[in-house]
Amino acid sequence: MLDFEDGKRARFEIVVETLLTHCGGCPAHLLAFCSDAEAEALAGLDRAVRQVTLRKGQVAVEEGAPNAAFRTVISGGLRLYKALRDGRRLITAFRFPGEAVIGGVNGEPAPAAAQALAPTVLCQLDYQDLAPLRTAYPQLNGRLEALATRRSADHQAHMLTLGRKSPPEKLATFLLEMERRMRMPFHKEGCETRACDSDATVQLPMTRQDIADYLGLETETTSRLFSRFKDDGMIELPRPSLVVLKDPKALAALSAGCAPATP
Amino acid sequence: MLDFEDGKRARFEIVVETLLTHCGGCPAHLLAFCSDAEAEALAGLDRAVRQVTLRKGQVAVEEGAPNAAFRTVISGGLRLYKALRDGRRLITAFRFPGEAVIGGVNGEPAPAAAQALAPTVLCQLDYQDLAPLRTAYPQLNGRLEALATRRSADHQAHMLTLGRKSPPEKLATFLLEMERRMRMPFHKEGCETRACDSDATVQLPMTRQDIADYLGLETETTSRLFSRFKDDGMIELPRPSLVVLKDPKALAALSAGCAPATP
DNA sequence: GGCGCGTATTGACGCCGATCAATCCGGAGG
DNA sequence: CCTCCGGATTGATCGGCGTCAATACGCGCC
Repeated sequence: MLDFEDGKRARFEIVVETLLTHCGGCPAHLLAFCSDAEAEALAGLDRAVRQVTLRKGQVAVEEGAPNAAFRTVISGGLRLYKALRDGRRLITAFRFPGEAVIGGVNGEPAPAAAQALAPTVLCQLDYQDLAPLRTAYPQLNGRLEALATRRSADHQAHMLTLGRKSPPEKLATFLLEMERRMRMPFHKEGCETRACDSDATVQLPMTRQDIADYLGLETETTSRLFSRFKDDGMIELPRPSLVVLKDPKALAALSAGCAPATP
Repeated sequence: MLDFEDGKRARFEIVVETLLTHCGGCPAHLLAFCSDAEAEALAGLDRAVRQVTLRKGQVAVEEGAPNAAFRTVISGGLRLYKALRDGRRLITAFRFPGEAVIGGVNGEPAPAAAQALAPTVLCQLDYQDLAPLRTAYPQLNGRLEALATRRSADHQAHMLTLGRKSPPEKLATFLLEMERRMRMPFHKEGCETRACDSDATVQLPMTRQDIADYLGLETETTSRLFSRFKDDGMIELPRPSLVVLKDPKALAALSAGCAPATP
């Protein structure tokens, strides 16, 4: 089995997920870190996997559709969302390069739609094609189970945010989450802003509307919160899509729910 | 593999989960539905599994604790919850007989605490003891992955409720969810109220505070909504813990977000 | 039967975020 | 350079839910 010296979960997750996206020419390949036996299994994956290119706004998976494929983001990004009859939308998660989109095993309907935030490339592998590899390389099973279990844990964390955090706490949680995820290896490339890392700089590839739909807020509220955080000196906003975290401590305190939410 | 004629997800879920709780004398055994090979695997489980009895309010798993066991509710019920530093609580899910509590594979911390709603019996199986069975009976892997994936889907559905539904819509969603789950085979026993099933009757084994913490509301709001639903003729409340769904259609319309929320 | 405690319900009030509406900004295209 | 347009920001207003408070209920226990 693989052995990771540090317990860093983010690192672990991306390694696990990219192991499943090993296909020639994919940037994901760069991070592949596997034993010989795993390399064999992955060679098998190579033959079944196919790349899909999406335009900005294009929907790769529709909510409720029979979704037989395991997908991994190679470049770009996805919003996963569910909608109500009247159009209200909740983004259940964002997916960035190296992260996988699961759901729809055993022919079940996709729990959420997947739409490209920007021009995006996916690696796509039908569960059907994955089945023989499972028996040949049983390690895959554990990986997939661990991935699904981690998703479940992540969703529970976000449920806490949605159900019990105040709007400022929600935004603080979101910013810290984005900072953590954007520190991933994949996102370094082409992101020149992270050179001198005294302050954490986060590039947001989604709109205010997306952030609002992710946090259970309205666009205006989200925008006002950005402004308030800026006035309070917790962040800087060179551009709407570029956030500099000036006071991560304060954000963390807010996120954890132990600050009185400075009015 | 197993073959289910109807696509009914609830039925499928309970079969999958109870397959993993097959231990002599468990009510779960009644539903066990397995091939010979699976029976063998389950015989292996019998030797590793142990029963745990919880008093009302007792905590079986603490949030963030290293959680090495796979657990299934035999009788009673659980609330799974996460808390903020200042005591705010969100119940991420309830678990009733036949349902499994996952999380904490690979020694990861438990994503949520698990507490008994009432006197409860669990079947508990260390992931460590499960590992050899995985290799011996690879079908287990698929089951566990499907279970985790289903959890992820359920959580996403609840995220939509938490983030984008109005309080009345939340309660309607909750009542329908409980009605659906309480129709499960396990819950029939000892539930005499379901005899003449013209109206769906739901026994709620949790407090108003629990329901509020599940839906991201306050106790008072929840109570007021019960009263309003009663006044509107959508439900009857013989006792606070007993709900008769008089107008499931209206509740379903509310839940789906296509009703103007009768004021 | 009556007491006591935990839970549920109902009432009154104020605040904060949703809503409606009006700019503002920046990049693309002519 | 100007226009155009989608996204972002800011402002004004309103109503629903959170909050505090009081009361009712129901069950166990004595």
